Amino acid sequence: MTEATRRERLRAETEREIRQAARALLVESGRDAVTLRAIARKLGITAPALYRYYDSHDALLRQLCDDICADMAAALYADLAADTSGQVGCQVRAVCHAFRRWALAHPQEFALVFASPRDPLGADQFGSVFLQLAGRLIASNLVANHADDDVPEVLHEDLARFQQVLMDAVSVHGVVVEDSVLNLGKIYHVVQSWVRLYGHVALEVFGRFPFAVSNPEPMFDSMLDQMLTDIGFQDTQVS
Amino acid sequence: MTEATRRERLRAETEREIRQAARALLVESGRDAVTLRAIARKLGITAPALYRYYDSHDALLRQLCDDICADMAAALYADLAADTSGQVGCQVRAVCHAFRRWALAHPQEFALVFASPRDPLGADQFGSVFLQLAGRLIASNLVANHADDDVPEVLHEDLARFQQVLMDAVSVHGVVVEDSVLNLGKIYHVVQSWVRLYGHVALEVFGRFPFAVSNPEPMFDSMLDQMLTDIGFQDTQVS
DNA sequence: GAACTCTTGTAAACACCGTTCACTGAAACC
DNA sequence: GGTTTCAGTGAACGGTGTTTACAAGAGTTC
Repeated sequence: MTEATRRERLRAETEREIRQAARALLVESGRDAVTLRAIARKLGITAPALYRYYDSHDALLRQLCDDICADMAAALYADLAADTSGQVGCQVRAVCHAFRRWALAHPQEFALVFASPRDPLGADQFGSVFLQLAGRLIASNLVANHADDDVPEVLHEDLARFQQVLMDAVSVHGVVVEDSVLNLGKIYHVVQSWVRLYGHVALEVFGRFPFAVSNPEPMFDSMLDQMLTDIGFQDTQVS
Repeated sequence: MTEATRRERLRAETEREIRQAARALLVESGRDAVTLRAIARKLGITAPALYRYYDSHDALLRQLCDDICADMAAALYADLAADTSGQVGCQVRAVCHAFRRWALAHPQEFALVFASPRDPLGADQFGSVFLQLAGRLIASNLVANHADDDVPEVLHEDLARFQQVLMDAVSVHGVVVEDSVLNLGKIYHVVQSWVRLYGHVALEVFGRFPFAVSNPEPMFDSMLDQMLTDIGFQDTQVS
């Protein structure tokens, strides 16, 4: 079964521990606490040894970002799977709620991944959940048709590229969609929904609403309702 | 005129230089480059001397945040003043565009102020521009009436508090508004607009749109149009 | 003007950081 | 068994925030 040599197994194990330690430090004490020496201390080794696994502190942080994205995606998928209604509308709600819940539970991770002026992170990393679900939602044809005329011409090229990404994401799961179903108007509204979802969650995580919100959840629900209405979603049908 | 002693003047001057140096470092090389020793080096003094002005590195960063907020507010006001149309709709557009422009031109500052899991920053700091303009917009009665029934009951208390903040912000400038004009439905929509504005700008600054946007400005304009329409604003009249 | 205090700066030190380099010892390979 | 590969060490360099003791000038008081 295990074709890996003893050395390879040890190396993999150590690398796993490094990631785990880095993650724990981030969660416990914030980004600035993710230090090579602190990580090494947790493993009972010395800092230079980490250079056998990562080229630099920065590379390790990038790996950390990827791990976070993967974990978040897993969490979202789990919450999506927990929804047994079979209704796409409920699924969208479930994933949006899961995203908010994850962000509030992991503010440091959220800040690192979603609010750092860094290199654009691999699209397939964090986006896959949203992409797939957004694609599925659109393909379900439960969303009201939005004419392509509504979206400015300048955006057509970008949106068309995103359209391709969406279709690929959906087709990976065996669903084939036609261009006409996944038209630019719909895609534009998906992007607008992402703006609102991200905006609300980020404002909440960073406490940047213009006033103290004592009970943010109903506000989020209310925003979600409005968002789904605006996107033209009819949540009476079953996918 | 100057009641300050010579020593007080010198101290104020040094403090000004400290802030200026810190700001320059942030802009040039990011948050991590804002170092006590680097600041001191710029002033030609030693790092411990800075402790005569700030209790810690963290306190200095907080001061930096305040400075940034003040500068941003000034920039927004300037762009607001540059709009001579006299139409509230144009003013709102001008301020939103100014916010986006400022954020894109100052990504490091934006990240520090708007996307750090820190203490909630003084509301009067950054919000004043938006508050005042939002209040002015609402008070102008150009916004369609939104029934209070639309907003969930749980939010009423928070929104009522924000209502008071808004009315105070407006009344500072001599404008008196009645509760009925500034009803909760309208206020709720103002908050929703902030969610979208912030969401779009932050996503753009951090490059977190789900696809590469080659020309983001028309997308922003499009979002702004939709936002103003949703808020029920009629942009034909003059305030 | 002398004596005194208050303020602003320095230099040295401490513990921590990322990173490099020469080196060790054990595992893996032939 | 000899050789190579490689994870890990220890020392070092220059950087960081922060504390401490100390110097020197400005302002005040007698």
